[in-house]
Amino acid sequence: MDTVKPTTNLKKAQETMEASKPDTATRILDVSERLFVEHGFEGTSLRMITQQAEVNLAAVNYHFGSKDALFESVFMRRLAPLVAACLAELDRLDAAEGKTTVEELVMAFIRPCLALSKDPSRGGALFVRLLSRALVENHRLLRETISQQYSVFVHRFGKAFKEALPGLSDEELAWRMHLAFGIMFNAFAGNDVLKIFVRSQVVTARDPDMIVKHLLPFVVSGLVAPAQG
Amino acid sequence: MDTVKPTTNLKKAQETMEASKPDTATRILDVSERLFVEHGFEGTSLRMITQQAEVNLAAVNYHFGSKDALFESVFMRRLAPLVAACLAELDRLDAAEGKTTVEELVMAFIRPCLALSKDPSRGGALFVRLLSRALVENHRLLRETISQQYSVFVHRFGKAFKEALPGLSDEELAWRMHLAFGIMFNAFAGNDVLKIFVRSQVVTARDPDMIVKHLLPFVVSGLVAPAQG
Amino acid sequence: MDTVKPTTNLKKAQETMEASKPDTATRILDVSERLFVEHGFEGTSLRMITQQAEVNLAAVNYHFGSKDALFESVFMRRLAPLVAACLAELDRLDAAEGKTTVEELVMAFIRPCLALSKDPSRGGALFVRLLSRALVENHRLLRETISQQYSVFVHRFGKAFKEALPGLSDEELAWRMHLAFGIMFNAFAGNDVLKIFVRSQVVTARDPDMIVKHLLPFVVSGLVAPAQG
Amino acid sequence: MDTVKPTTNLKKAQETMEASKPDTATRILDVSERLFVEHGFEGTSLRMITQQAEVNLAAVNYHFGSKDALFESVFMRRLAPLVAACLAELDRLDAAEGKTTVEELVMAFIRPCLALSKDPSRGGALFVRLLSRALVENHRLLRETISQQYSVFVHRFGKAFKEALPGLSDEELAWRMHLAFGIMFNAFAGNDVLKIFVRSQVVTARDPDMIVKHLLPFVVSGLVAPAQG
DNA sequence: GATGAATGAGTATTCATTCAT
DNA sequence: CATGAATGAATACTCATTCAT
Repeated sequence: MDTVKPTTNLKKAQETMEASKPDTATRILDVSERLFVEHGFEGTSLRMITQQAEVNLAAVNYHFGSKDALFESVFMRRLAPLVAACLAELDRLDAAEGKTTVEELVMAFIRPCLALSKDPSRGGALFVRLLSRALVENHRLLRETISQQYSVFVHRFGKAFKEALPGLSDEELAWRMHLAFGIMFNAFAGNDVLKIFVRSQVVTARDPDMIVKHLLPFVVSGLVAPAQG
Repeated sequence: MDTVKPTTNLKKAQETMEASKPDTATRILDVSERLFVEHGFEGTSLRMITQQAEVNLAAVNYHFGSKDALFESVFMRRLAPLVAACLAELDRLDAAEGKTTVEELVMAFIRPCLALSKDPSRGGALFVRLLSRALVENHRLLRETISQQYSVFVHRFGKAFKEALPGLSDEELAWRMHLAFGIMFNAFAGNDVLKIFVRSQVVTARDPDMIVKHLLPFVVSGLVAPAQG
Repeated sequence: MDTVKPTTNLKKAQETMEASKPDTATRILDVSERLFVEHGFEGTSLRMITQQAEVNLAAVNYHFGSKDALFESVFMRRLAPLVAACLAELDRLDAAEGKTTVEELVMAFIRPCLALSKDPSRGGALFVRLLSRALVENHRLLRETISQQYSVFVHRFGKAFKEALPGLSDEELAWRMHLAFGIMFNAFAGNDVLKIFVRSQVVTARDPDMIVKHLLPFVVSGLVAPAQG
Repeated sequence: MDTVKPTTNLKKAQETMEASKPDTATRILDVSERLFVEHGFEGTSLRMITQQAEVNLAAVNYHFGSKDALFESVFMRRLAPLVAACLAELDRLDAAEGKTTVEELVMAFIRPCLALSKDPSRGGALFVRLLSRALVENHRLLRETISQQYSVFVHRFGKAFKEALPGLSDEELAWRMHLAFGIMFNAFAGNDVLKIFVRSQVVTARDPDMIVKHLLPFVVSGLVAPAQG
């Protein structure tokens, strides 16, 4: 899909010149990503997508088969590289000598998220929000089709945290990971519960590095806290 | 409306006996609360609501005016008492002698959430999930109509945390609160990011007390952590 | 209905004092008259009526039985006096010595319309518009229930015009009356076809006397014109 | 769309043979025209239209976007040619030598209306009624979107009448046109006010030529009448 | 004498999807 | 490779009317 393929279509080539318009399928993915984040899966209609992507209404079904399949494509386009990047970080830590610290493990997840947030196309930053949306919406697609193949992600992090936090029981460890990953996703997604109560955003962080600065000590402290008697 | 009034209507009395069916508006609220949590606002149709509530389709519009207004009613029915309970906890802490600890402050929020979670009608437990959904869905109603009147909630907690954590800058404090409340809501809502990666639920906690047991040390540690240089 | 009746209802009496609010049925009639003119019969809902009249939604059905019956009441409240006034004018002309002129006959219709237009409650002016609306909308109620009892109106005018315009055949006379009454109703109703083509109103006549000034010579000339060979 | 295109689709060709069924959009327009006349805009539901046109309920929105837009299409389909025909008549009169008479001007409007009334599809005759309905209903669409571009219609007729009736003031002239066009539209639309009072139609004219025969002398006389002192 | 609650049928519109071309 | 046309089902919402109180 990303490979350069010679085009003989002059008209298309010209369009590419003029507006550097990506191809139909990519345009659909880009627009969908944004709209799914803004309005959710149910709240985004194919009409909205195709109008903004300036493609035919039938194009979505033509290229992706169904709205569900489109969602899956939107999702996997970002999820696969993210997971791969995290695993690469873990590999790197495994290869390094000495015991891996909790902070290093946390950064093994944060760093790829950070890269995503800084993605120049802005699509990456949206994806974290999409992920947290999909999570809360508890998508059938998440539970059934998508992922589940990424259990390796959880297992690898689980093993690494177990080694880094030897004092914790398995149950306690699972909870810590649950809380830690939850808080990290929330932070990057910019979900601010307190917005429910006050109009003004409590935290103002457009800068992803600021997120890390405040997030990191919180998460690490939470993870290493002594378990409650 | 709540006053006991003698009823001579046998049929109605029997219905009340059999199913102790609440009145129309309440039935709509109860069903809506559940469905909004399960399928989200957009994903829940008035048909679904009225069918399950066994009321006429037009009843929603009659009693609430619109789907939006219904959502607001569903929301405020729980939010108002929750906020009130939190503020009462803060009042209690203010009245007590001695400096309030971070843990006490955290519990000032957790305790009402816990009460909600243990609500025998199960509606309370749902509400926390609804709240986190509404947050992520970034409802226009949340941003505009609902709440905003509860800025007192944030201000009171802000002031209390500032006193309990004198070493933190205002900015740092705002972030800590953002993260702390986020994680607490997530925990009670049962949002588990890791479900994206593995089928099996990582943490199994139907028991609200278990949530607190694992949540409390994590949050407190995160809040009191030394700020990053 | 207009007679003073002793009221023992203190609350009602006070309301009457404060806002000189007419009774429920009259309020409904007044509001309906205006709304039927503005939005037509189909375009006016009982909700619109009852809200503006500040009465209960069920009040219309209670007082009038149905929307159809309400329309009939609105209509007849004005039509009966109008017809009566016209007939009185004709009686006066009959009683007077000398032959009745066409202009006198035209004025026998115009004068009551003028009185209606000058009605201080503004309801009268609306009624002419309502009449022309009902006409164009070709209401079932007009064709069936209402009027038809007013054939005397047409017969009396027909006889009078026949005497005043002895040169015309019966068929020609019927056409002249059709055209003359049509134009007069249109003029008082303020229906301006040319508004379809230009935004600015062609004729600006809020003053009913101006209508007569321009209408009268046109209608009389049309009526007395020699028939086409 | 109007170009002849060879069809190899047997089924479609047969349908065309059997019922000579026009295409979907045209069928909708034809049926709408009739129903809007019979029941008005508000009184005509999309269901009525689509059932009679034997098209899918969603077809109206697909082809026209909304009920409002459909009305506009129905309206403009006839209005544009009518205005064009009138202007052509005026052009012809301008080109002819000698002063244009009032009767010629009146006929410059009547003739296109007559042609419309004699339209074999009957749609034209309906349109005049639709126009008078829309006028009385005072459609938002008439005031805002539709026409307004046809001010040339009024200006051309206005200039021509001014020359043909040099004795009248501008104000008087505007009134005469208002009355004349009103009466002509009414006559062609068959709006008979007297039907309100008697069951039997006063004038019986299915034959458009009869309308002209009686209408013409009335209108011309009205227009050339001496202004009231 | 009047009303709050309720309802079944209706409204315009939008939905994701299909299919012939 | 792509699209205009079409569709059945669903959407939120409004309607006039009824009825127990």
